[in-house]
Amino acid sequence: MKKGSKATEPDSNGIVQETPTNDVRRSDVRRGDARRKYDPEQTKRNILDVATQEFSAMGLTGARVDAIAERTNTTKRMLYYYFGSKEGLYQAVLEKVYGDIRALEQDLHISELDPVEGMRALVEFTFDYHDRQRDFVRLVTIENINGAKYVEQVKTFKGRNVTVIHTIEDLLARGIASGQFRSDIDPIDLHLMISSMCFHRVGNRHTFGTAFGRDPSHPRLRARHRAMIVDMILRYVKKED
Amino acid sequence: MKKGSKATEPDSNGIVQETPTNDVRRSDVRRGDARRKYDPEQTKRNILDVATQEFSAMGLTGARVDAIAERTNTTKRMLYYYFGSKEGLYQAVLEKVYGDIRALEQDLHISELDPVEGMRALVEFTFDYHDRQRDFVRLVTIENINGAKYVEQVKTFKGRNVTVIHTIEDLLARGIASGQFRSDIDPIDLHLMISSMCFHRVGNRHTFGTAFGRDPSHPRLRARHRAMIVDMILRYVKKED
Amino acid sequence: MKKGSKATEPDSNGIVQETPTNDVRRSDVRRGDARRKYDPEQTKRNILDVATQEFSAMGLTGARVDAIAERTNTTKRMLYYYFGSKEGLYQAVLEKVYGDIRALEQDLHISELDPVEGMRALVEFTFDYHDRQRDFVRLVTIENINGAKYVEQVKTFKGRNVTVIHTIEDLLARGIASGQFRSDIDPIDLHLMISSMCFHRVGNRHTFGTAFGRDPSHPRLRARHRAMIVDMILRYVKKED
Amino acid sequence: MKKGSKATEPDSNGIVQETPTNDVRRSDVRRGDARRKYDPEQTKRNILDVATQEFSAMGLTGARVDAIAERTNTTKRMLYYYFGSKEGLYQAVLEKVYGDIRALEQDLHISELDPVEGMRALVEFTFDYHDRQRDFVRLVTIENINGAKYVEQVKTFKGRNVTVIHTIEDLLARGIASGQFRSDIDPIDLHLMISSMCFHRVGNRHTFGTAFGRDPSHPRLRARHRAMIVDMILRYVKKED
DNA sequence: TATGAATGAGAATTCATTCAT
DNA sequence: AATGAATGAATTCTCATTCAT
Repeated sequence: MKKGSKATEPDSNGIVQETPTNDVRRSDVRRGDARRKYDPEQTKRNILDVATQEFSAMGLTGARVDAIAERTNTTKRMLYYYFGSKEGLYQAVLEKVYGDIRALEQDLHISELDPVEGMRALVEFTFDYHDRQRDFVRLVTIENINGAKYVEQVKTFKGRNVTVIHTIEDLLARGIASGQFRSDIDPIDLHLMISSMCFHRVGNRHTFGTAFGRDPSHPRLRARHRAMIVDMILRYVKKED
Repeated sequence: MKKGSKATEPDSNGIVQETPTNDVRRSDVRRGDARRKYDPEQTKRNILDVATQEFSAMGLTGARVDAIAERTNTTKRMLYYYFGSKEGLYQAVLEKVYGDIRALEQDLHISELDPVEGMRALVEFTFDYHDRQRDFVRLVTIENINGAKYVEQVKTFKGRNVTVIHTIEDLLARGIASGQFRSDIDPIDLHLMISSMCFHRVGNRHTFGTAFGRDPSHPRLRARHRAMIVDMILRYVKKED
Repeated sequence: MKKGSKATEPDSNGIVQETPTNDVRRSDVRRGDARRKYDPEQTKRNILDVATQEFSAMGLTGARVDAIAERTNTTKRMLYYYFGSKEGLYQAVLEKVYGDIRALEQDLHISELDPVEGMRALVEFTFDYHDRQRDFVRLVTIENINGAKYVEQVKTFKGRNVTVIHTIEDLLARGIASGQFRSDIDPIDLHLMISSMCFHRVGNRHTFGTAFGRDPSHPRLRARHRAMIVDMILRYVKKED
Repeated sequence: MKKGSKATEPDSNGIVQETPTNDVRRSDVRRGDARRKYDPEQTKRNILDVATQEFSAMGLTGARVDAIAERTNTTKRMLYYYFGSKEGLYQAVLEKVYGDIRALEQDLHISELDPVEGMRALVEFTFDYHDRQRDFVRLVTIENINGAKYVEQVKTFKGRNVTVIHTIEDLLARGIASGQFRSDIDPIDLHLMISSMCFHRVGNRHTFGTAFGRDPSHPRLRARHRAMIVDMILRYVKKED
């Protein structure tokens, strides 16, 4: 990588709809007063958003504090003021990104669905989530290169994952009870397989694209993969007659 | 990360049996000539081996030229002499790693097997390969963070992947002809799914381990996953009666 | 102190006769070749000499790595190349400074002198040494502000001091044996008092000068103090008739 | 010095170095008024006390404005409000510390004692003072590293020292008159020697401890040193028969 | 072919100080 | 009188790369 190439890779901007970084001032309506100069929460959020992009695009070592600061509404100094260090910021990013997922998960209410439909819903949600949250996928990848050193300190991390396992356990139990599902499946293993297929096509789409000249994020492929994974999982869990 | 902590992650030494980096000099008896003082090939290989470990452990930006040189039998200067730059070395590593795979693949002779057995053999080979070649998995991951920028220039890269697709195409065609397989499967998609499951559990084992307290590389889990993936793929490709 | 005031205090350059930093090249006569571009030992010595001045003038925190590098024949980078960090350099300076004293001490041959004369010689040597080596005095002072944190890691430190105590023990023993000295004196305590008087007038000469309008380093005062301290110590150790 | 460096009030009196810094607000009952929200004097004193510790522990450059502010009941802003700058605060600390000494000195009434007893009392006072006021000793040391730049501006500084000299002059004169003391002693020189021995063992106790494995502030050593210094000075000033 | 010394351009971090409320 | 947020200018340290031998 040559000196000075600070530009973010084009693909990394992904879908970060939830936090419109730039037009924040307009949302500054609390207490009825107009735009305020000092708003720590906003400053922090702004830094976090930019950092999320940079880290997810460049990795922990590849990211440049200067680059982050530059694209921020404030200065590098504030970044240290609020997050202490590059690593502290990186960890805060991880924390935020993992936190974001939780909210969505809760809305699924899978336990109210029939086992087969529930399983389908779960796979589709997992697929859609990874497909849309590329930053999340990249950050997880980066963490694995770091040996998960930082994610271990993220309190919310373990909790979140346990939730998914409980959902799967519940689905399997009900499916077995109703005679629809096999009884020899380990929920964590199943989760791993679902994740694998949803994660890999996003995380490794560059080498995949290079190898086969196909972009897995193309809408048509996207739909086909979605159906395929659902199909594969359902065939696997269903009891053979 | 504290200052000076340049140490490689402990886990990264993994399974790199194939390349005994250190006692190279003793093996210097090839082609009948006695041990020579200067052996360019040897030096290059030594550098490459060390670099493979460092890059796979730390990523492209995370890797340190100094760290590589230090663990080498030679000096930093030679590294530049032979590979021109850090990036050049990285690319040479990619090239070597992909080259290594080819040999193995040829030995499978899948085309001589019955479709079902061939498919099983292919999945098992893919599984075993990823399970053993952690460096390979890591390097692919790293390449994806780099947007596959470097792997594109690796000549052997595309070729290798096309081969796999041909193998799958052949299996599917024969399976369809014999009435054993479904006829609506895209070979590249199928390859993607097989890869996903074999790759993810290795590449993301750290976050997985942190999340669920399970190490996917544990022998027992390893065996279970292997069977599970074979099972899942076979159920998927087989024609339902 | 305002930004940019990097200048050393005028008085701190004091008497650094022993290491003529600048005209080193002339001494480059080994192996008969003319001035060589690469001479690591010389580079290191050069850095050390400059660093000694800066640290002794400004303290550990007050010293600026940039300021040191600037007055060096090389660059800041080499400073890190050889000494690792600012602290590493500081410690190397301590090591050197303490090492320098040893040589001188050995030349005294106090054990060959009559107890009274030996004691006089010791005090005079101690006086002269402190009087001349202001950098040494300042560095010791600085170390005490640092809680002796760094000097503890200097291997030569303890050894050196033990030597002095042995010398005093020997003097006292012989003086007692000959009936010239009192027998109730602790050698370490005595050493402390001698040091005190030799050290304080140098180390605290600035506040002393401010308080009394007298510069203790003035030749006349210097001579008077020297005689006075000898006198005081001798009166103290001598047996009263 | 920077703009707005407001002078400290001269009445920052009281020998309160060990002042309980934290629960100051409760003691706010003076002049009969109830606890007030804002008490400038209190705030200033609080800042000064904390600053004294920090400066004496870390030196002028080593001290951190943030560190001082943090341990204060108020904020960094007030520190600048009252003292203008870091240097201004440092100077205020010096001023306070020197002011503190005066009170004690007056209580000795040395002029009423017999010359020998007076000299003993003076040495013992000097010893005890340094032994107890480590912050004072450290700050003087620090000032000497700064070339006494700041202490020069402390009005009380010179005055205090002149007083001691007068005391010594008086003692010497009376001792000479009574035939007890030698007549060839310079009072300032004598003061220097007394100070040296009392100061050094406190100021350099860290390197001393490291060198000899003895802590000079240990009660037993302390008592021995005290007697030793008195003894040494008295032997020196007394006329030999 | 091989090597230890040297380097300039960054990169992370810290510090005293000021602003807006 | 008091405060939390903000800042620019240093300051220490690192990195890929090249030079002289």
